[in-house]
Amino acid sequence: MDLPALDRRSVVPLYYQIQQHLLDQIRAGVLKPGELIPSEQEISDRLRISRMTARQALKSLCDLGVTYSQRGKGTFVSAIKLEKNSRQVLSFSEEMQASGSRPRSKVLSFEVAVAAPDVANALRLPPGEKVISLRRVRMTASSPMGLEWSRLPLRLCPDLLQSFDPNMSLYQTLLEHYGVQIVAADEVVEAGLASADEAKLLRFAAGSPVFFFTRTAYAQSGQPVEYVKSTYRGDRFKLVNRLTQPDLKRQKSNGRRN
Amino acid sequence: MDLPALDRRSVVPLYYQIQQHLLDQIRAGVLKPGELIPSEQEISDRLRISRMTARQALKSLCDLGVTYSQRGKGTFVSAIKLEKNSRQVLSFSEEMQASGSRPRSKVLSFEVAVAAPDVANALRLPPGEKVISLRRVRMTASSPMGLEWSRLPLRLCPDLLQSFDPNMSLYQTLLEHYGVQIVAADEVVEAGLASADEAKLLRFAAGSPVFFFTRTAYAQSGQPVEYVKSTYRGDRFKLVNRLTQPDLKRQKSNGRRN
DNA sequence: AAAGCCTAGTTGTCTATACAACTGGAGAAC
DNA sequence: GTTCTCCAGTTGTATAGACAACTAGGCTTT
Repeated sequence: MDLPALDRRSVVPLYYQIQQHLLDQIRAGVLKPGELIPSEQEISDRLRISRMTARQALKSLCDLGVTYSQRGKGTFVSAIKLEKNSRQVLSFSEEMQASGSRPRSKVLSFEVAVAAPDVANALRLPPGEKVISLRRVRMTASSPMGLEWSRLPLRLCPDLLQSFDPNMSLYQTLLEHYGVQIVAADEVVEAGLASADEAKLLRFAAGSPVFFFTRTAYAQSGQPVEYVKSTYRGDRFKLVNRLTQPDLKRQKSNGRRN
Repeated sequence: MDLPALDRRSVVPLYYQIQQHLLDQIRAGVLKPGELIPSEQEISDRLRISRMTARQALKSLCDLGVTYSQRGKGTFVSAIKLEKNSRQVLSFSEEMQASGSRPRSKVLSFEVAVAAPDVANALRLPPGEKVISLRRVRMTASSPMGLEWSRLPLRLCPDLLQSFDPNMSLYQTLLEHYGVQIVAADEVVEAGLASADEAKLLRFAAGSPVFFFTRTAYAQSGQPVEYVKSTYRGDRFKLVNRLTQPDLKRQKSNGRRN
């Protein structure tokens, strides 16, 4: 195993340089699943850094899920593939760019409206508060994938009607214009059948299987930023989830049955 | 804000005692969303521990997602509710116990079989390898919810046919008898319509909306342990996901735009 | 009044060290 | 041969201190 040449004058933290290097080695297959990673002591000795810094690098790899540590034994590469399309909070544009297709969407309406009760509740707004309402058809390669109806608090982004270009990423716009960064979302997924209206807009048969999504997106502070109801074609869309067990990890790091 | 009385002789780490105490305060509403948590320095001073230990406690809270830190400002309680039914790797029994209903399942078949190609591929077994095959109807309150067809490598749990009580949790049995702990799973979710066979077993109308799940569960080492294909009634089941953005968190901790 | 400077408080990174807890193997004792 | 003990190696926890980077507010200067 080789270790990186550290740039001590860089603004990039040392532990992060090490983490990235090891991550590259794992991705490149130099370090294979099940294999032992250099120990904290070895990294510390060879790179002339303190053990705590080496430890921080390995810890961050474990947090990412690409390795796991066993007390008394060492740190090993996990065979679970990291790169799989585990869904995260990606706005549609980013999702599509990530998977290669070109993102498109047709705007059905984009206006200021009064929040319906369910919307006000989800966005924690007083009744009658105004929201920005954005209805879009999501397309790939000019074929419709799904319908999305977003609502955002008007007070959060008062001039969004002007500043937002529907071809851009909504989340990108929120970050750049208002400094609002989406970091989490709660989502409810249901399976259902397309109504006549939905089927028409999606250009497929009514009664076909669809996904219904109800999503609330939050900024770091926990403030709800976006409430979305969507309908996606069941024949064009599937969810890929990576499920993990943070609770068990917590028990583990508590010392038992390591 | 009060801080816990630390038990220095306990086997429970100090940072964990602090983390639990703060977590309790947050859950109890003593610390409200948006509020400032005691700083690393303050915890360190008042509890007579080193700042790094206090820091580790706060860091672990951030990892759980209940707080967030801003350089130069402090650590704040996030308004995002933790307790929501964000799905994790829970076997069906645990899921039902967690939500209050009594878990039941009717075993359709439980036997040793040769792995089909898709199964062998998912479990990373050579073709023709034997697996344990378990087909069940999942019920709540005696009404069918879904069908599950699990396959597990026979070599991993050779006497599972004897040791497993179908009323128990499969994951619990794997942990206790074989020391195998499921820590992650990849899952593909599709929306579809119930076939005639499925509808009959689920006792509802053919052509009704259903979820199709294809799930591969992994042990810590990354070894695939279980491959499950399931069909769940769309009218009885919905998914609740908590989506997060670990990648952005990584960038954040890299120092920019904190 | 506005701009700039300074400072106290906070988190982020890093060092150096110590001991505890656990693993696995080598070697001793039986 | 089997069991036991011991030891080197590893991760987990904790300490004490240092400097950097950033925030927010007060203060000075202009």
